Amino acid sequence: MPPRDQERYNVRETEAKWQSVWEERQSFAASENDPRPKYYVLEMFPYPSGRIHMGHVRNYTLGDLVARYKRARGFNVLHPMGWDAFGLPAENAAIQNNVHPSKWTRENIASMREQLKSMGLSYDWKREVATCEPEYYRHEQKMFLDFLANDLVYRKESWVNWDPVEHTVLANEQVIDGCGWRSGAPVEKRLLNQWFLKITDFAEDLLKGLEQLERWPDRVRLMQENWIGRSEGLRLSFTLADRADALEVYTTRPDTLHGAAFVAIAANHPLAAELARNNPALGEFIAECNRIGTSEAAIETAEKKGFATGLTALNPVVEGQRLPVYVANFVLMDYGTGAIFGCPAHDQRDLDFARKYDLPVTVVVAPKDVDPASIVIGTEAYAEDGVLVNSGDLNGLTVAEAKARVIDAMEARGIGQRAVNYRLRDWGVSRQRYWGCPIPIIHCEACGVVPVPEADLPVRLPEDVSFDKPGNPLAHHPTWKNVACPCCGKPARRETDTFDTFFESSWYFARYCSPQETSRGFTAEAANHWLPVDQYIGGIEHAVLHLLYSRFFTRALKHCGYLDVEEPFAGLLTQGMICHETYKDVDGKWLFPTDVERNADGALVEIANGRPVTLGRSEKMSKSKKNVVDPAGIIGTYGADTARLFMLSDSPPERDLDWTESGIDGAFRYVNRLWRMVVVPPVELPPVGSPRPAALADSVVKTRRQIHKTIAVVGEDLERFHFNKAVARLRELSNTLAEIPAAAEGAGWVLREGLETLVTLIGPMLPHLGEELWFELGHTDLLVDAPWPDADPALLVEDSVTIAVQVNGKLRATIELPKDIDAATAETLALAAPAVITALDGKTPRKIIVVPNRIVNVVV
RNA sequence: GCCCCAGUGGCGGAAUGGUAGACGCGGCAGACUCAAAAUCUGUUGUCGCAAGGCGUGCUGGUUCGAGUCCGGCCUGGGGCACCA
Repeated sequence: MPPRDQERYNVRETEAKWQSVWEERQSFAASENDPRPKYYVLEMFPYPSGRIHMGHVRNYTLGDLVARYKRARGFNVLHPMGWDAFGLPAENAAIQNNVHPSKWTRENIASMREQLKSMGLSYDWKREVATCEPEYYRHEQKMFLDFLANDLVYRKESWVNWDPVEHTVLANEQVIDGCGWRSGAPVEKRLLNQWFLKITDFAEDLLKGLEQLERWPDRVRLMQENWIGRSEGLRLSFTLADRADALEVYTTRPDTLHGAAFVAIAANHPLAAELARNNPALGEFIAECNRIGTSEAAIETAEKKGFATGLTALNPVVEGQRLPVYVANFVLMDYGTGAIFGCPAHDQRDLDFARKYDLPVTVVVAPKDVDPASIVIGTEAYAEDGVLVNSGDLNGLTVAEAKARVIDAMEARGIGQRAVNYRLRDWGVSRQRYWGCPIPIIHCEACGVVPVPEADLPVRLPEDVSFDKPGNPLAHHPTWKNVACPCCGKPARRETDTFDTFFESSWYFARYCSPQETSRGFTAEAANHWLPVDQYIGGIEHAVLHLLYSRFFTRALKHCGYLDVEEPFAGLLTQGMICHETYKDVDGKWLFPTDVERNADGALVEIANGRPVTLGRSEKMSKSKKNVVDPAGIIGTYGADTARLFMLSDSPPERDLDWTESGIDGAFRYVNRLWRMVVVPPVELPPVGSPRPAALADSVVKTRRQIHKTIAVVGEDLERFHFNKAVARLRELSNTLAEIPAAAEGAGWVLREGLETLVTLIGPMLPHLGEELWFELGHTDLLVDAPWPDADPALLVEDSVTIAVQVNGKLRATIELPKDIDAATAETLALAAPAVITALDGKTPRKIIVVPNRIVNVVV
């Protein structure tokens, strides 16, 4: 055996050793029957793509730090992990590599589980779930049937977003810039029969709930608020000339009714369809409107177009005024009533339309104290606030007053009513895919839509499917889809669509609460005990999608009696992305970081052939740009603790993090430095639990102050997720401990106190090293079971302070004074400082500001 | 177009309106070594030999004092977008 000071920290052995100790002792198993206060920490569960990436490492490092810290602080912590296992990549693998999605997924889960275990994360693995298992998805089939029974689900034929690459429907939330969120292909419109969840029933509640989510980032709350898109206005019936029926429009600007120039309806409006029956030209126009895609480019270039129906509507506030009724391509059927009135002077779209069709432009709102006659509308509408003009008895009112007046008047006349509208649409959950949860419905010629009886759940996915045809293998399956109707027994067919995979992730946090098999996926007692999740951690990309669906789903479950919680996540931390420099070869092709090196001249070249490499800016790690670093390699070389330290130390968690070679080297150096400091301490340590020596030198008392201050400050930093600052404080403490004056009285005892503190505080960040050093320090229990240290309040109080002395706001000197010295003395001593005398240059101070224990500012 | 966020050394980043740049990375110099790696010591915003001056995107203001607060602008990032 080499002497200790020549040994090196054996990362691999040490990390594996403590991982198996924790597992043997079931250190992280959680139980509801525990008197300590509960704390539920959750990281967004991964899609089992096959290997973990750096984003996972960051996410789970953050979660593990919080979980271990709260555990040390005396909480009963629930910290589970599982797999968001349904999804398209499994089907793509099936098509490309002829491997069954279930096999592919389960193998990926197995290898990713091993990778996660190598990180030493404090999960209660007994609660692990995989959403592709019937034991999981059977419960959401039941939930769906309960939603159906509770009127939270409906089926309708509707225009949907169709992804031509993935051959499936996308929810509105999954369409980004008119393209599929995964495939990137321009989305087409198709008319399909789809299942919808009534998320809009909860629009107001979901909006109100945001106010209570104080531990969510404002940014995310704002994004959800915008997505829900509440507006207040008026639903108003226009009488149609020469017809018995009326046309209902929605407006947020009832104040501008006197300036109305036209009425327009959507191409898919029932009235348009009716008129088109006798008007082929209108039919052609409607078809043209439906052809236009929803992509950003299509919308931007699309001109405002209308088709005059020949009908006219009567303006309810202007006697005898008839407004032409158009079918217009910019009116949306699924917002408001699918019909509008246009006031060109005060709405840009209406103005564009009016100019094109030569309709009158009447100003009815003018800036205060401006002569309305002087306002000329050119190509820009006046959408600002102001007072009403040219509007009869509304003249002189503010916009807000006029809105209220018109709404009241229309309500009194019985032709309108105050109305709230939301941009939010119902959640279409049908997907034409195989690898998802089957929708438990049977279609019968005679009985119609029949729910699968509960006794027949789960509806299992058939294993024998083929992927040789495009589209949904379930729809091509010869036998699975054919069943007897549960009502009449006649031949019927199964629903072959599966749920959107966001269905699974909308309730998994509740499933973790009851690992044992239950009839409903979890018991109300367990869910009510653990939920809401106290701290949820994941990527900002789910700000709307997953986080909004889960909030809705939890409310829907509550409505159906599953639990008593409304908000699933009380605290949310959205982590930033991991970025890396990008490299291109001479042909402009992307290169992996592992293919690039610096040559002797410091120039970037390809390792294989020495050709020059172009350095691009640092961007989010992505396979397409090849700027990825495999965590497995990093953990294998440096160990999990080093990877974790790097994730925590350089940037605040919500900000993007630049992965650098030197950063990981720096973390590795610190891990080894800590190890050496404990194994070969600069001063000999007394045994564990030695009493404090009667006398301590002043120099080490100062060290003790820093030790206890570090306890206090690191605790605060961790509570606020200022992890990078916590790391900095710990490094400062290790710097001080490394320089402890060896000869000082009590140095050994204070060094032990310092090292034990350091190891305890760093344990949640570097759990393996922490455990190893705890053992090296002579402890026989485990660090994971050690409590968080308490700072001695007496040592937090400084007896002297450094005071900055300014002359006219500029720093001239610092003086060391006893704490809480009186202002007059501080002033006198400040004025006596040589640098202050020089700066004053004989002038008499006009004013002296003394901020106790901080600053003296002399003004001349 | 609308809404939101952010601009601090060579770099990541610190700073309840009170000493700008903690901590780390990188750089430079040195020790140890035949040499290198590792490790350790010193140094490192900028101009200046120094005293000292200048410095938190730009610009104006509030204040004894502004990176921090207020107004206007510039740049970058994000969200929403024919939503009546």
